[in-house]
Amino acid sequence: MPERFRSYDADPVTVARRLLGQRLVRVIDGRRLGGTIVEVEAYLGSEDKAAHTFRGRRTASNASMYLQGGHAYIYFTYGMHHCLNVVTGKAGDGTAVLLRAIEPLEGVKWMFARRTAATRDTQLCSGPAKLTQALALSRSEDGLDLARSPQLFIERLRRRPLPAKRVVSTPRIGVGYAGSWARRRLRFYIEGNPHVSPGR
DNA sequence: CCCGTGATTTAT
DNA sequence: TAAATCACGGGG
Repeated sequence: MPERFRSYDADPVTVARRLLGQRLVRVIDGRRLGGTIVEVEAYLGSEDKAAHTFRGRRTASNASMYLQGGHAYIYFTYGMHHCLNVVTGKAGDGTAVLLRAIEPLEGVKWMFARRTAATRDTQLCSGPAKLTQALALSRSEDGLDLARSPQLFIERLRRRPLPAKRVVSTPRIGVGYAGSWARRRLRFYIEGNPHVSPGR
């Protein structure tokens, strides 16, 4: 049985790279759903124009992004979508890693049941809101502690980050409004993995 | 290409 | 009070 991943107390780029290749697990209705994290984005806090915590902004919606590293920050957007972030660093930092895609491995059949639009496994979790739909994550799970929660956690499958050669970095998706921050290469994915999001 | 859908922010 | 915005997904 793998140990839990616990290395959240670092800057979001470091944690983003560490998370690739680890396993996200969601337990619901007594079943395990999950898979390997294959695509992530780092959000750098108050200086990062694309971050929900830009200029120290604090609202009821983004409160959990200021929790200690290892908590879940789940936000609601576009009137219908949820996205899952893993908070990084220390309480108050406001930094996080957006989980954009996983390669589904456990409970695939139950993911298809929730992802009615998906016809192939590559459509199941290949985008941040697809992933939350497949895993039944919403604002109800916002703020969960991934180090302790029985419902949501990350298992450590590798002790070392993936070699940089196997990781592609690009600008983040959908943040064109963020000026120079839009051009920074803060998105990371496993090269050649078919479960990475198509992007925009 | 366009649209849904709604919380939140920004403009008037 | 109104309009625009938004870390998206699905359909044409």
